[in-house]
Amino acid sequence: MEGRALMWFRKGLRLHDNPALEHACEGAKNVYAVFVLDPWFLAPDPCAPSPGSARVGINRIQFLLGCLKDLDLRLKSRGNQLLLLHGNPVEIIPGLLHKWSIKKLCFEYDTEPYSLQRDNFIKEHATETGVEVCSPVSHTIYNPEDIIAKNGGMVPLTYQSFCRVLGKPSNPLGDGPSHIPPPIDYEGVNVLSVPCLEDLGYKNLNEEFSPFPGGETEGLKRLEESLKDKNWVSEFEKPKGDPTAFMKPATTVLSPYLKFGCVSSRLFYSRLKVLYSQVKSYTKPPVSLEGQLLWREFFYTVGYGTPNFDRMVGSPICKQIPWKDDEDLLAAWRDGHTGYPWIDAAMVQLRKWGWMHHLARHAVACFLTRGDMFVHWEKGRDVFDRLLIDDDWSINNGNWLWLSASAFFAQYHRIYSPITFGQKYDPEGKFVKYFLPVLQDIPKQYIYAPWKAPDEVQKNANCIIGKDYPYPIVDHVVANKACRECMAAAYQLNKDATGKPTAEQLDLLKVKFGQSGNFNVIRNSKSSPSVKRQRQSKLTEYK
DNA sequence: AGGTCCGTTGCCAAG
DNA sequence: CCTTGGCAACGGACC
Repeated sequence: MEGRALMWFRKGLRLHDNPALEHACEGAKNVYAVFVLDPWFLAPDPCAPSPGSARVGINRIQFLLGCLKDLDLRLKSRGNQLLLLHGNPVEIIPGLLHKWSIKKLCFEYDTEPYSLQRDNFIKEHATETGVEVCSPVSHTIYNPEDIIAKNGGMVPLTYQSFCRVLGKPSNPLGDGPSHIPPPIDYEGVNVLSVPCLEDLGYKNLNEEFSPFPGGETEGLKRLEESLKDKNWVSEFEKPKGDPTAFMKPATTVLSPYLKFGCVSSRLFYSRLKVLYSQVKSYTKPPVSLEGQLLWREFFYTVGYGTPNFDRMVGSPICKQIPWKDDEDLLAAWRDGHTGYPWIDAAMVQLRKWGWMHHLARHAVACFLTRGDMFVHWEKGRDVFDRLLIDDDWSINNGNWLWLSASAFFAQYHRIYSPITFGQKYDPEGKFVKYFLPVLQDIPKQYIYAPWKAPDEVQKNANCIIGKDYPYPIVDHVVANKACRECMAAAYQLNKDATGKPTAEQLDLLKVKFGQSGNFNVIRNSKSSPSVKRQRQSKLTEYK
């Protein structure tokens, strides 16, 4: 019974550059490679606003299953296989340690609060029962704790101050162990093979699926393809990318592979450095591809070192702002029924593909929060958190804090136009028409503001605004002015207050701005009851 | 203290 | 097609 190791996979779904796996193989007679399918994440929720579980959309579940299938195949190529179990890891893992007489438990270190709590519990249990625990940092290039220590114990809150304290990056390991000794038996434990969506209880799936399949093999292929074009890599400047490019996205789309650890960020980083050394000139952080990887590190570091990072109340870095609590506005945004085609098309892409270009995320996040709707960033964060295949807790929260001008970024008067922003990249409206086929025959001069099309044009296009596609839910000019006034008042309150503004003070602002009616001009004047019903109907009906 | 510079990705009109 | 300047105007870093 000597020398049994349990390799617990969570993120880090790869064999290459996987220090936890290397440790598991060191001196082990048998390596049990385990992934726990947690119903808390994966159980179908028929009440959810789109297919998936309560917490995870169908695309990310599908992506995860792809990762697991590939991991299993790759483990098999090294003489092992992936063992799947259903349940809560906090209950499952300690049971396995006991039943399989495990001597060493290995898993990748995870900085997210939910994971830390879970892992600390399991770590304590393991140590108490004499199991050696090994959890190396390999999801990020740097260990957030080291960065904070190097910064004098303070969390760096600007990208530049963050970059100044960065030392040498850690180097990736190789392709992984060539042979991973398999278990002899499972001691009566019922281990499963990788399920499909139907096995998890998902039925009648007819929505479009993400074009990005999960897995280490796919991820490494994508990495190689991205690095092949040295000019493209060395000239990459994120803000110059085209958010409406969808047949061939303007970025690498390696984010979901980094999220699940199919591709090691350290491998990506070191490959980038090699490429940079082979070219005459190349772009630099923050806009370069290297810069994108460092943004990821930045948000992981701030997310790790900031209490209540994912909340407004109780966060030391988050501006206290009297966001509105309007479920109708939120639902219209979430379901792509705002009446602004650029916003709605991006939200449909999110729902159908689980992915949007970074700038499209900016546009819709700005629209929901400080730009037009003044809905709480935490609500938008939750929608992204559920639907994005690349959703990372730290990065998602960090970007919502940024876009809502709650932290990191304060120039709230810089607003993305829901009409002209998309138009400037895609004047023909190809992106909009692809994701909102109902607008297919609307002439391009009206495609970003179809309510302005004359009745005759709407009729010819078989798209009557208010019937086939909604009126804009807010008047951008009016709503945006109200948002900026409210932001100014809230900022003043945050500045004046010795600490944070009180809930009472924020409520006063809410009364002053929230009930003025400014947000609802068009909705109240032009929406007939039938339009309201139309909005509540399913997204797929807008075809 | 107070001024100035700058910050991954605003919009619009003018040239 | 591009760049440039006006617009309005926050706050951290640095002098």
